[in-house]
Amino acid sequence: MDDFAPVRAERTFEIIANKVRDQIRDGKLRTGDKLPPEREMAQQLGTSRNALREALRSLEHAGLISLHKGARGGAFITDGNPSAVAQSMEDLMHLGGSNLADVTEARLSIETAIVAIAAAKGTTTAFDLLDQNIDQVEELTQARDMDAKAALNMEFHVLLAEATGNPVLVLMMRTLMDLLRSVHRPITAEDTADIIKSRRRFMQLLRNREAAEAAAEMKDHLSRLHDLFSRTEMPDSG
Amino acid sequence: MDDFAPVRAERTFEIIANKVRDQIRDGKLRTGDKLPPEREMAQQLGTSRNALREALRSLEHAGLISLHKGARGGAFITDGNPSAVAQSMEDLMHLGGSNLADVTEARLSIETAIVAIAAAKGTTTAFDLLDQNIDQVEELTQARDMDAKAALNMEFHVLLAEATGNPVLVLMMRTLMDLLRSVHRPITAEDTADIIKSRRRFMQLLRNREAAEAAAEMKDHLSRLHDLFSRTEMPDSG
DNA sequence: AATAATTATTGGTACTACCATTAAACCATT
DNA sequence: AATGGTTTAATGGTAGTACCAATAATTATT
Repeated sequence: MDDFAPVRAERTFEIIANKVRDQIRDGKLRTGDKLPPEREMAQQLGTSRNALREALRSLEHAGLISLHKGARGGAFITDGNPSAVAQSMEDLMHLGGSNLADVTEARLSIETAIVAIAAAKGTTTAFDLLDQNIDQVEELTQARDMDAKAALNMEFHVLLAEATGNPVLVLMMRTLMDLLRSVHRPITAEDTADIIKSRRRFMQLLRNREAAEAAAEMKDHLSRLHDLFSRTEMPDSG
Repeated sequence: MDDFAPVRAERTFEIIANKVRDQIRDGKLRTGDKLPPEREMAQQLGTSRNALREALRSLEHAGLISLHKGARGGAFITDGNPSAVAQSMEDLMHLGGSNLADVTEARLSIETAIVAIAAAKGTTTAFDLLDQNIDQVEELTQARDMDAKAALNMEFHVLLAEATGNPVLVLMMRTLMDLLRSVHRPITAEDTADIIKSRRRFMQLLRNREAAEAAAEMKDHLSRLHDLFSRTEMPDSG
């Protein structure tokens, strides 16, 4: 018998934020949809613009909406930006005293798990996307555009996660990638040729569903990369 | 030559929130410390209380601070509440269309990785904590306090993650646990005796540093649990 | 037709006033 | 002295108004 529960423990902005969350879950609000202008929405809800803005702030931090100024601006439902999660994890890591080694270790173990699942459940389509990514990196071998290479390299790992067909794993990989990027500048392009060779071997094993061997290849690659990071901890990409 | 970068792309509340983040990173603000009252802090920063409050909202959502009303209230630096991360992940999962099976699959693979690392690097002290946890569960075997059992069960997995000595893995496990708890009510206590037996076997393997065998035992246990969840998807604990 | 100026829309910020809750201090009754 | 109620001060929560700043569509100008 626990009646007499606290009345109105929720703050106004929480109520508002949850309403929006619910509408997203129920499909009433979809990616790309725009919320009403702040003044209008506040009036509809019968709250102040302050409270509404705090709700928007919360939703923005959650990566659910993104805000744009000016005419035709407003609050738009996003496709789920994981950098918010990465930011939160980064914050907590600083509180908990994590370092780069911890991140790479976690990444290594999770990636190994992902490889196993991808080898078991990955579709040919997903594998093709991975191959395409390698091709793109190869085309850039001569180019000096480090950022593009780094982006492609990160995308490879995300694509690999997507090959598992598990959104949770995709999200975790995305988060770890964001985290790595925030902890240090991308290095990459040291020995792109070697990386490509390793990736080609890896893909062959993956297509053959040889999970253990593919995982070993990936682990080998990541370990080398980890060593590289350990040596050149400085935030420099050149 | 990219001078003339946009001036003040950052919004006021972002600047404020980052200042607090920096102070936390630099150790100038520690767990339990209290920020000044809103009015005072806003004045110190030369901003409006609105902007400050939006910054606080952001930090609160990130799990870095928690707010308390009334006299002796205020904004306190927390010890890093991971439920914020879990909330964000939950949001994104809804956008991405994840389901319980995805979560448990991710959890299973990550836990397997954790077991391997814990077997390699776990200290006797960490293992003792795990044994203590099992003892506590055993004492509660007869009791009907489901919540307590569920909490202990979850703590077991967090303790296991802590045995790796890697805060990132701890955070991920915590997040997944929070996520699981939010997705469905705890079941547990179906065959507590079996769980305890499995855990005892698991610990023996872990102490013997037999990573593969320990992982297999854990995987077995989680798979059974996963089946149980799949059958009883309903949010009910009795 | 191309370019520049204008205007309307909308998020961002500031200020003020007041409400609600909490904890401490104070007071009164037993 | 102990208990219980009352007041008070501190502090977050909400409301309302006014104005600034950026953006895109519109209009005017060349």
